Amino acid sequence: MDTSKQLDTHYDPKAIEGKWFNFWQDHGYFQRGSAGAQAAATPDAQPFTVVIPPPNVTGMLHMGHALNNTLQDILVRQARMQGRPTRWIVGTDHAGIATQNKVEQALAKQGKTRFDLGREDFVKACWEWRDDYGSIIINQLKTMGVSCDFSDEKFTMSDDYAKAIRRVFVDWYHHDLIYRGHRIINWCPRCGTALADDEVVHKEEKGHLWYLRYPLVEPVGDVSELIVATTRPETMLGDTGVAVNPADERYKELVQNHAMVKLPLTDRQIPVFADDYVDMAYGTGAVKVTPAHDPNDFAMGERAGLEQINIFDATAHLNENAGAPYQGLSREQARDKVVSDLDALGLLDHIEDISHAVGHCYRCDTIIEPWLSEQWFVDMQDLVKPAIAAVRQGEVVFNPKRWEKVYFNWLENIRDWCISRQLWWGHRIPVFYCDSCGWQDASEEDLTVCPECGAPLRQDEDVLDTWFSSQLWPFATQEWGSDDAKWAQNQAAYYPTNVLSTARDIIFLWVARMVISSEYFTGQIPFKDVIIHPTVLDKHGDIMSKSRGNGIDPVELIDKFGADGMRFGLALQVTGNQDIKFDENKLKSSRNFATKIYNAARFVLMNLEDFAEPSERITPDPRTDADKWILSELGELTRKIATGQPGYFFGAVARDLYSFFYNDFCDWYIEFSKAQLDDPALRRSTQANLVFVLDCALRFLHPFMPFITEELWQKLPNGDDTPSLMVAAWPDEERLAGLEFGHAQAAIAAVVNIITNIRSTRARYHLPPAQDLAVTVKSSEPETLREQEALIKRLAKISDIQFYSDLERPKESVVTVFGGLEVYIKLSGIVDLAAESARLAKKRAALQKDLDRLNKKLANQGFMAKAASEIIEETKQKAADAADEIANLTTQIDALA
RNA sequence: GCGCGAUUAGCUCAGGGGGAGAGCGCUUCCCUGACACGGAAGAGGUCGUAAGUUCAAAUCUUACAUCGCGCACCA
Repeated sequence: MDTSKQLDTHYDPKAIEGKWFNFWQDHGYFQRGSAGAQAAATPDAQPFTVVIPPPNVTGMLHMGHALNNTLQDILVRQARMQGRPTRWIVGTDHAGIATQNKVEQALAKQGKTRFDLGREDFVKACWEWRDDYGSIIINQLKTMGVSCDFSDEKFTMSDDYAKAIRRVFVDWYHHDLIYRGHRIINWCPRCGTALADDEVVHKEEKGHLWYLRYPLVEPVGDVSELIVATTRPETMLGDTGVAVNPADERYKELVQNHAMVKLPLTDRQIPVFADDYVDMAYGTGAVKVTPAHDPNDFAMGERAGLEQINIFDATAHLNENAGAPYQGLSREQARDKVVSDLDALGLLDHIEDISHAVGHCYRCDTIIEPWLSEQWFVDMQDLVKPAIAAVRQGEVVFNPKRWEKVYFNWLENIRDWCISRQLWWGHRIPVFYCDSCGWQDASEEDLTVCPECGAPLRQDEDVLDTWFSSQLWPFATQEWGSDDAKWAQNQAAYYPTNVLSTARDIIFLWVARMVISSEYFTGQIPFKDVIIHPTVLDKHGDIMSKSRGNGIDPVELIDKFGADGMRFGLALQVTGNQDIKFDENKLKSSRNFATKIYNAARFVLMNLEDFAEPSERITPDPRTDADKWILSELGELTRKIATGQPGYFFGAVARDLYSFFYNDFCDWYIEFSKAQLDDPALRRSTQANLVFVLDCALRFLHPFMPFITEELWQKLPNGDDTPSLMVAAWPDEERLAGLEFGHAQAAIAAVVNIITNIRSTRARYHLPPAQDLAVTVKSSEPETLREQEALIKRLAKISDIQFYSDLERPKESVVTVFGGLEVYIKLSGIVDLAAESARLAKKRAALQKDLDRLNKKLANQGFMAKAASEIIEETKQKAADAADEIANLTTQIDALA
């Protein structure tokens, strides 16, 4: 590489990342079935399919996407290099409420509401929004370098997808799994729609418990009033009863006498009745019952046959049922007025401060109103059974496994799923009504006239929950429901998919429902492995959100650290337990690592002027102990990767790669190679080994850092004419893992020790790093060490070193004793005898402590009887070594005296 | 209330039955012909507390404390 010396020593990601992405895309490597992709695949290899969790079309890339898509890409790229035909299905989600909110906000800026536009034009505006913003995140994914099949982008509102939705709805409808009911549901007064139970976010908030006096119409005995406690006094306007526990002695007489309460602020008389639900120990043991505005009250009301009085309208303002003084007030205004009116009447007993959970809309954070209305539901009771079994039997496996408990907990306590939304943006419920004869049915095709009476039909106004469409994602994206022939092919080859990687907060909303619907409609699980990745929090451990303003834009991180740096830095932080407290400083080491890789490759390349590229893929040529040592380390790395990968231990594998490349390859082997390259007899083999090890390392690193590895690999004369690293072969793990040269590893360990000791001695005596020193080494195997003379001299910056099996302590020298070696360094005139003596004594004391511990262990009968034999051997060896070194040190100390 | 995590170097975190590791930060020295986004040498920890199991516990068990998350909530 004659140009390498002109290159900046700092790696600049921007200069190459876009270039390689386009190269890969142009060659069709992302695309299943393309010529480029097919050339890369090994015949008979198992396909590897992943569906991306479809980002919302409202979205920008956030840290969760950055992490999740990095992890998926690591898996997909590795599978591709292993010769498996891969397909990573990409697409976006129409995100009903979220998108509708965005479009409404945009309209609001023009002073308009969706009602000004009307349904048709509003939906058109949503589509325009989608066209404008839907591609933003896809483009951002591309800057991350993820290898999705971008040639075939899916969307949850496409025509094909709509067909799948229709098929699902009609099937479930005709099997009585979808039904319509008049129920209390979670109503978001701001979004104006119903929500499912798991779309409600409960937050612990400070509130009050108001104790209200409810006078009886007729006193019973000497009881003339009841006191009820409530967190929502305004709902008393909708009370239709007061409940007590049937076993409660305090109220038995009231129940028996069918006592009636004169409900304050209204002209209603409501009954006192008994219900087991009431907890005698809480509050006063008497509960005001508002069947239209509380699910528990609704249930009690049904049992007691109470009237349901709805006092709120769809915007949570009081309606005519609340009575004239209150009609039109907001929830909050009504609360204040009810409390002050009751207080004025002397009916407010007292107020208590409490903390309680309040439900909020997961999209807009407005407080949810439990509201009685007509909605569509899915009967989940039987549907969940195969989904529970699939995980129970290990067909679907969660990683980390503990998330299965969360999954089971939800499925085993499943409630029916409210799927209708009073929105305009979404899949409209395909149920048609005839107003003249009462006919009603669900249909895959749009119907206009009644098959019974010929009158015009009316389609249901509501749309489906977004998650109703998302649940079909793994198979609806593979033509299920829209093209049966294609689906049959896809199902045979690419279904179930291999891995689903996602965030833990959508285990219920999405993951579980995909398993449920896939089991029902395809008879198969949708994916084999589920990866629940850590949540990316800010550096203080708080959730990142727009409202907190603590979010970090991955695109900015890519700008600062490169896509590779960001990817590697994120992967490094993935462990099975902890969430990620993200601080961009944590990416520094990864960015620096990329630079290190770049410079190591520069070194290798600039030493290859006389190296002829082999015609076959390069193989190692181990001659020296250093060569054998680095290959042994590569073998160990390979074994670690092979065991770390199946468990999705991304962080562990990333750390192993880092440490091999940095600490073994750069810190030592490259340094060793400098001496070897100067030796004509070793030059060619050393070049081959440098190229081989770097080539393997780049292949292993590619899934994590695709751009820089491709850039460097392209320049490497490795005898591999594959056009891209992305489709080059994964290293032969079995062969590499077999590389193990025990003798060389021991020899290099000694070399490293000797060099380190010489350097330490220099530092201890504040000698210039380049000052020459006379070094002699006493070793039982001087021949072995003598072979490493060139390496030691070069790295320790000394001009001479002698090895003996026996020698007298040289005059005016300091010694270090370790591992059966004694290293003497002559320091004429500057050895501080007292200080050296103290240093050696300190070292001896430490060793003595070790030895005492080891001897105590060896004297322990229990240990000798029960410990594993290799542990006992190891302990004996350690004790012998320690005793040896202590003896040596004692001789040294005596000599100094 | 139930469940799940966490508690290890100044900070952020790995590890995990046989006397502790990384990154960042810190100290000292060095622009040595791959790299100052670098190199070399260092300092720094009784692994939350208490019991227990074991020949052996930072590692396994239990309890407790503290922090975080999830589920369920009694108005």
